[in-house]
Amino acid sequence: MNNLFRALNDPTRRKILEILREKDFTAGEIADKFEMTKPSISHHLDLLKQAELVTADKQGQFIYYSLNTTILDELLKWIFTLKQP
Amino acid sequence: MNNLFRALNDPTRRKILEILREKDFTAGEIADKFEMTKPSISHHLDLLKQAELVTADKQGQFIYYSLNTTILDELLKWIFTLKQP
DNA sequence: TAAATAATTAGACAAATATCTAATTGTCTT
DNA sequence: AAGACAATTAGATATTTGTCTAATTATTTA
Repeated sequence: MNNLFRALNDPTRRKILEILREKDFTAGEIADKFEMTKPSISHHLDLLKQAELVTADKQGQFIYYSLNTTILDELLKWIFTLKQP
Repeated sequence: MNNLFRALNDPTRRKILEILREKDFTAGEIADKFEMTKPSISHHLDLLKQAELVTADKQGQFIYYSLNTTILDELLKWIFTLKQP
């Protein structure tokens, strides 16, 4: 859970997740949507990968990133437990 | 949302929320459940308050903290939107 | 009113984090 | 094989964060 909360605790990373909701994108395409250098975005993608919120699929010289929402079920469970009286 | 994610991104604070699920506790009672100084716990409670995850109710020299789960609805909505295809 | 108790605020410090530039790795094309 | 392109890794730096001790504020009680 630590990696998950850490990954979500940044607006850029949350925006990346929202972008990937539409469809898969390469690291470069994602970086183009931000006013930030590619290495910085690469680092954010790494944290998202560590949290298993995204998966990376290398195709030639490109790396496609996809959203993995199943890992969020753990978070949902935690929240619901907290809300349960 | 920033304050919310920030508040959740710490195991001590998440533990405090779980403790408050059972019932309200004073700051001192909460601090007693951790191996950490009272000022540190006080700081964590402040961040939780900033995120509106807890409310504080002063009764004499004691301050009772209660869990506020309604603020989590915002988070649930965000997660569900992300999961929605 | 003075001492005791509950809690916070202030200030210091080490560790973690976000960002950048420069360098590296891997792949494709000519 | 060389150059171009995609992406990451390495290293530096400023900011944020978590924790502590010491000091302060507010309330109760003897």
